[in-house]
Amino acid sequence: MPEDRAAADLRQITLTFPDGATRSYPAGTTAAEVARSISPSLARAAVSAILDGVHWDLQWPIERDGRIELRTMKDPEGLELIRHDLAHVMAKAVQRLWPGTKVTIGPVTETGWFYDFDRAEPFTPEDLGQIEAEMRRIIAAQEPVRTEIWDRARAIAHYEAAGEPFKVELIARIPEDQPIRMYWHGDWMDLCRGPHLAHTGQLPSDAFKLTGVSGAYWFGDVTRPQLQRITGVAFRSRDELKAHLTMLEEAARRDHRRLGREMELFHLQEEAPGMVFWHPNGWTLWRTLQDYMSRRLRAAGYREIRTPQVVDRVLWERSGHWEAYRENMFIVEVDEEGAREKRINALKPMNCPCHVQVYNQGLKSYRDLPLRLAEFGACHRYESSGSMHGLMRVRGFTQDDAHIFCTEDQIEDECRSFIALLSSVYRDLGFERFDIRLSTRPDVRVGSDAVWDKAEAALQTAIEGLGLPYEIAPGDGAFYGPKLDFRLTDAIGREWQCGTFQVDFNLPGRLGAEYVGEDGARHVPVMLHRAILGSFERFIGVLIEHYGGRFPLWLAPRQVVVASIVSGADPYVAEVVEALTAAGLRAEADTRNEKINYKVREHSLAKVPVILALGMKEVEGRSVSMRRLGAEHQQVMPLEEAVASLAAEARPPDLRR
RNA sequence: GCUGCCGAAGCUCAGUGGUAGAGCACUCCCUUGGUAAGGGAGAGGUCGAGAGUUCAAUCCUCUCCGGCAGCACCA
Repeated sequence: MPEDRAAADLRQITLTFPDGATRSYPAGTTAAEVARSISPSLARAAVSAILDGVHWDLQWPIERDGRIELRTMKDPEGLELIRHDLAHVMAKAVQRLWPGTKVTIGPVTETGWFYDFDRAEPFTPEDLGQIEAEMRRIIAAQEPVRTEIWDRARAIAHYEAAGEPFKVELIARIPEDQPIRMYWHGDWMDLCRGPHLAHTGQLPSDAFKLTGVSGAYWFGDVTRPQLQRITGVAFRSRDELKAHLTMLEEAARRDHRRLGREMELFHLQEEAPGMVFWHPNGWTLWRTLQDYMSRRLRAAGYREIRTPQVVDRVLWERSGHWEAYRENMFIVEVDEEGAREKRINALKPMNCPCHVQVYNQGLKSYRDLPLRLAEFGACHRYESSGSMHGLMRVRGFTQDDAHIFCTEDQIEDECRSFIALLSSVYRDLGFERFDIRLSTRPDVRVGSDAVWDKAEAALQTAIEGLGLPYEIAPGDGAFYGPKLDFRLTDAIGREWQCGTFQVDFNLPGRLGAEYVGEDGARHVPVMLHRAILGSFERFIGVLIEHYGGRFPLWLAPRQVVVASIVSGADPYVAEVVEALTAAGLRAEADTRNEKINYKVREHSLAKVPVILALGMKEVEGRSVSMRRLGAEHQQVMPLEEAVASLAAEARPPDLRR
């Protein structure tokens, strides 16, 4: 500020540039002035700076020596500024259109921004167009952006007078050593840590779009009244915005709920919310996946079991679920003959307690460990209505669950072989990339620190031994033990948490699991909860979206359609279908009274991987004309060759090795 | 669970205070056609459920159920 500037000018500071060069400036020089001192073009292009790692507004004074890098619109920071300024511009537009609307916070998101408002009247989707228009007016006006640091008391007084209680609360949340910074966009002021652009004319008025209105809690707190969130997406250019919208359309095209219907895989209906009705095609996919998993588990030393769906509350009381998880359980009351009271059962929400019951039958020796019990266990959880989503979040689901009973010393080995199995399974299913997260001890936990040390180290050593990168989530572990989560990345870059590996020091003891050790004494085993797919429902949902319904041959529910071109070829069609079926392929005949164009179109839309079209030429040559899904041309080959090559391709990957 | 929106033929949707329409799919007929829609005819709906307002409700109001988006939740 001018009055300080005179004194500050006496001092010089040294700024270091990315190329190692240094320059001297009077203390209090702004980043904009630094840019101007280098070149007029940089002065024009610069939008912000990074000063000692801090994103720095061009108009903030620099008081100390430091490393400085200037940023332009081309840098990621430029895009961040666009989005952040748009948040402010939108808030200004909203307050202009609906005076009295209270403002809260408006952060930048991965693709844009949102701003939460408090207003009695709900915003409607129609309001969005009006807000966008107002935002464009503000941008066209090229309103200058200006900032000041305010005294805390003054800021609070201002917002109290302005009737903005959320801002008052926000100021109280700012740590005492942090400045209270205000930003003006033209005549509109908002509390903001910055930085921002120099004026609203720098914003691209054709590269943003308001995408929706929804409810959101103030700082995620359910006990507080809900605010209205308006979200937007923004990019540097109109083309980038278009590309983003196209990507959303692509995601919509892959939506498993839509493909599930179109490909006749499954359906949901209101009499059984969150429970899936699997159709023949979907169930074929399921069984293909389950059979594959079953073989992989057996090869990895697991034994498959099957445990009850409905279990008396007594067991859930012992396991601790009745106390901790009852809200999410489906309770079943049964009138038993002669009984005074109704017997209370619950549908199992997890398989672990039942697996311990299997373990507990017969005295176990240390020689029996590690004991790996696997179950494609059907579980039910009462998920809240708002959280359900197609197959991705359901109330009835089947896990590829297994529990490994072992000693503490065996954790590392088990972890290592589990990860090897998991990565091989993911690769087979078409996922090249996954990330690992290690969640360590939370504040509230069971088990001694020594045991936690050992378990965390075992997990860590196992991952590192395999040379895999991972991140640590400190304190995110379950109360009963540390865990690894595995997130895979799908074809359009989205991440899905599927696999998990959890160490449990708690449940075996609670449920009385033990083994006789080498020393002849009884010990409590450690239990490892683990899943690779997570739930079949969800994983199949992920598979559908990953492949966009275009499954590799071995997974495709309908593998080959054999279509006649003229009815004279119908008998040959039947013969070809029989040959394919005998070779283990899922083949169907299409001898309907339709033209081949029609049949090809229909089966292509249904995403059948292979269409064999047969006319009189093929009949005479005992050949087939093969058309692969998505291919422009077809290939004519002898029947035997087609059957052999398709059969080889349709073999599950584990049987190909 | 919360906020907002939605619920009409199997699907995608137009529509109205006087009990409803299109395209695709379906059925039948004609057509035997060589790689993404051949032609014609027909059938098909308690307008999510319940209550209210009204002479009259698919339409307006309320409650419930389900779905969608986001938030919260995901031991």
